[in-house]
Amino acid sequence: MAAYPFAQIEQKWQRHWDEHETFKTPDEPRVAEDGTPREPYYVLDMFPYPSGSGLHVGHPEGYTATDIVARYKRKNGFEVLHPMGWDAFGLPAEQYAVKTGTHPRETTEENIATFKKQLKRLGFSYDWSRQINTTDPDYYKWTQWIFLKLYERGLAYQAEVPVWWCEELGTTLANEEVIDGKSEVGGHPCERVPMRQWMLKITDYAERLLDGLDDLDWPASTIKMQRNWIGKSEGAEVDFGVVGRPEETIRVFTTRPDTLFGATYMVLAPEHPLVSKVTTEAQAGAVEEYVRRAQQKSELERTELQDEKTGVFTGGHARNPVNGEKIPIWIADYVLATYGTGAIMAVPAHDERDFAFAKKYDIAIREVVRSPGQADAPSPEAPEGAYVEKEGTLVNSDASERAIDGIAEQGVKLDGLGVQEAQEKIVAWLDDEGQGRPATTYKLRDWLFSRQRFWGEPFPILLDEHDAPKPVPEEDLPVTLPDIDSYDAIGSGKSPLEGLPEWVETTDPETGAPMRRETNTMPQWAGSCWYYLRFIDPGNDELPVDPEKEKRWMPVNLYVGGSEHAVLHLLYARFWHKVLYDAGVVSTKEPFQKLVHQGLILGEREFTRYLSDEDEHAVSAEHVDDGKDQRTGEPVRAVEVPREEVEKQGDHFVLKADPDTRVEARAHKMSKSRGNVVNPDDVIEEYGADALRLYEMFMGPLEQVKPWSTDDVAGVSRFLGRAWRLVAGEAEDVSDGGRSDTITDAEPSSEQLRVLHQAIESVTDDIEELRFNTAIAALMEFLGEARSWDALPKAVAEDFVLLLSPFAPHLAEELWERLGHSGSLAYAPWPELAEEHLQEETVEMAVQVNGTVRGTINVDAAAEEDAVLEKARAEENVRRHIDGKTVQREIYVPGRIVNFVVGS
RNA sequence: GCGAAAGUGGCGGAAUUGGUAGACGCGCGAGGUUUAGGACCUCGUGGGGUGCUCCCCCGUGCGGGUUCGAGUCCCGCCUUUCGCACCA
Repeated sequence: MAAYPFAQIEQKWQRHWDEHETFKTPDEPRVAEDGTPREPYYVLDMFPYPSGSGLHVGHPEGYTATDIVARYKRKNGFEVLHPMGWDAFGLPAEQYAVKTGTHPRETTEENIATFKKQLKRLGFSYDWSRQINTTDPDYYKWTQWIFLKLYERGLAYQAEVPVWWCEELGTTLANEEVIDGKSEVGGHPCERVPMRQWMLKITDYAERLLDGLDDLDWPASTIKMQRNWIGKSEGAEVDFGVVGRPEETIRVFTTRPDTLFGATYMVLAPEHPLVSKVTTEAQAGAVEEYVRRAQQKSELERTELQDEKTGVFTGGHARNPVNGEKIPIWIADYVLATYGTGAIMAVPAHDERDFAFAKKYDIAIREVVRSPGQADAPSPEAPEGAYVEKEGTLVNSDASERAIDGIAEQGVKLDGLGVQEAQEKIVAWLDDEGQGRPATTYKLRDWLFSRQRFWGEPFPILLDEHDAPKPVPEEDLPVTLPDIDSYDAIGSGKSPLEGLPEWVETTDPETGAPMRRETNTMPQWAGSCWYYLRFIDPGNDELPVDPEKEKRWMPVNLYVGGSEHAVLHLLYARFWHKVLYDAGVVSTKEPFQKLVHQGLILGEREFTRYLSDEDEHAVSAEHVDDGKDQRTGEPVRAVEVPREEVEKQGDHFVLKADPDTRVEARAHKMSKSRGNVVNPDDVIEEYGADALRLYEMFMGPLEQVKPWSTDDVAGVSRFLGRAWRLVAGEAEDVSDGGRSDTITDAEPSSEQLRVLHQAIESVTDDIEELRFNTAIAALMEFLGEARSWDALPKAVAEDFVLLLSPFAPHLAEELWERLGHSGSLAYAPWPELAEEHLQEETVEMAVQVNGTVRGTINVDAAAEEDAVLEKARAEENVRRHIDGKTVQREIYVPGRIVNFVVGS
């Protein structure tokens, strides 16, 4: 028999909520019980991609957290907006289409139906009338509209960009979707080929995206990751002339302009446009070969060769603007074409990479910064390494004596200056001479915003025969995807849409001239960049969102989602939001005020022993790394061991049968291949949705990575069963409406009030801080006490049910009804804490002697210090420890502790 | 390599500003109840001690330090997890 009739209860109340539209959020806030309008509170989950495999237990973690907050806020008089939708464009549906011929729309609809059914079983208080779907033309009409805004503002442009092309997927991929030269999805090999692409100028917003981070209530680590991603770096640009080619200039970016005198060579990225111009005939062969090989390497392969820097001399030379020195120009792939200017001045004495390179190719190393305190030492003949600290004194940096031929009228001297002063002086000098200027660069690059896919938003763009773009007029939106039945076009190296001439070929609505539709589509990020706005006003066919409503609800008060979106989604959405702000569409500069990442839920803990592949001999776990015995390099095989066969020995687990063999004990990420995936449907079947919700919150802190344990679900299930019996008594069926006969109309005792109000205090504080695990512990403690009472005053039971309701809403509704209420408790006010009930008449205090607890005493809460100390001294065990010794000091912390410090 | 977070019983985890370490739950043990139970109820449960209504010692990754008192603060290590990867 189940602990309580959860299946009936959950079904009953889910139906009730649906029928009564309990969680439908009106556009105008309602008036609270006290007559004031409810204050808006917007609590949002990152909406899911409805994958074919359905919900996994990770989804309800964040969703339960937001649901608790939503339900709690409603009870506290807020008008809560708590919506859900589908981020439904995406590669898997398209790949499935290629394989089976099923239209992605069909797959997507089915998956959404599954997801929705699964989510509804969990009893989340979403306003389903606001459900949105990014693949719905009524939705993506506005995604296209926003793209037009970007285009109008000059933030969308076309470029020939070398992009990752994946033959297997028949599509291009963004840098971040390619790992190790292979696609993130599926692990197919990829290569870089140039293609016409749409780019968004997110770099124009770099500074504002950086500034905006200051006022957000976000995890520090996420803010830091965004800062690093934007990667602001301040320094200077310096122009170097090319010897023998007065018309050319090589511009470099450096954060260390003070070391300009130490530049003994230059390096261009292999892709740099000047490479061919500076290369001499003698070096042409070697240079071409190097460039060719660099192109084949992925960025990761380049970075893998960390300590083996390679390069080739071009034969050309540049002229250092500060002293006219002729320095060789090399190319090397450790210089990235995409960062700074794609060229560097190499200062081997003060940069580790340049140092390693100079050593390898025997290029001069000139020290120009001396570490503090070493100012007078001679320059070492053969320095050991680069001195990279940004403090010290400049040396060997004097060109004041001469005007530099064709470059400068007046030389400059940095000797004797500190790094900071030297930087200021040299930049000012370069600026005066027209040879350089202060500059700031960002790591952030423009956003590659087009994909060669079918299943994405079409661009509202027409192209003439020269590929010159013309926006589709606003009134003609949406540009819908064509109905197709063949995917043969995929894999041809073009977008699938390319193969549909009846869709592609169109005319200019103004002039009637023949035009082609843009056949690229938008990336999956597009729809998720603004969905939080659409929830506010999902049916609006005039605008993406009504300005009045937007003002009422924005910004999102609480946004919960995985930390895997710490950079990309959250940065892209912030970027669009700022553009929409500039366009007057939204009133806030930032979309998400408070952000929380839920931690990953791992599979059950597993014990693994290792056997040698060769002869099956046991290999102790500490020797195994990377699937090999690290002592011999022999491959090993992992074998799962049942819990009963292992025991703990010191810090690690060993086989009971062979205590010398250590066993690996850890939880792994849930994955199909590992077979450790827990399906929420199964858990609901066995324990109910309330138990699943409660367990996911009870596992530990929301933000933390936690291993799943099905045994532990039984614990929270028992708790719910006890709560059921406390109020419903021995009722076994939902239809009997029974109530425990221990519930009375009596006035609560002061003890009962104290226990209740302790729970009110803890649960309230903990929900406010999103500490749901300890909130549940407090509810359990209350229940433990309440069950020992002979009679339970109805008023106390009611407050307990209200406290329980955000966590286990179905059970709480049922108990609420049995306590004599009709209708939902969703808007019943949250129990109010009355401090006076918390006061205890006596308090227990620990008494220490020299910091070690020797006894406890019960004293009157209002007792004076003297009385407490006297009682403490009188405590038998304490007296034993202080007798015959001098008490040197008495520490008294009211209500907490007494400590006697005695001599020996 | 760089950066961030975290190391507490057999396990998940508690512990406001430094103030009785191990709340709450799982597991385990004992007992009760029941035709039976993977149900329910009660009690116990960090380790050790010739101690078992008492008391003592040890104990929050390791080594130091500050303090009457440290899981908590400081210094130095170790380990794990998660990010980032030649950013000039």
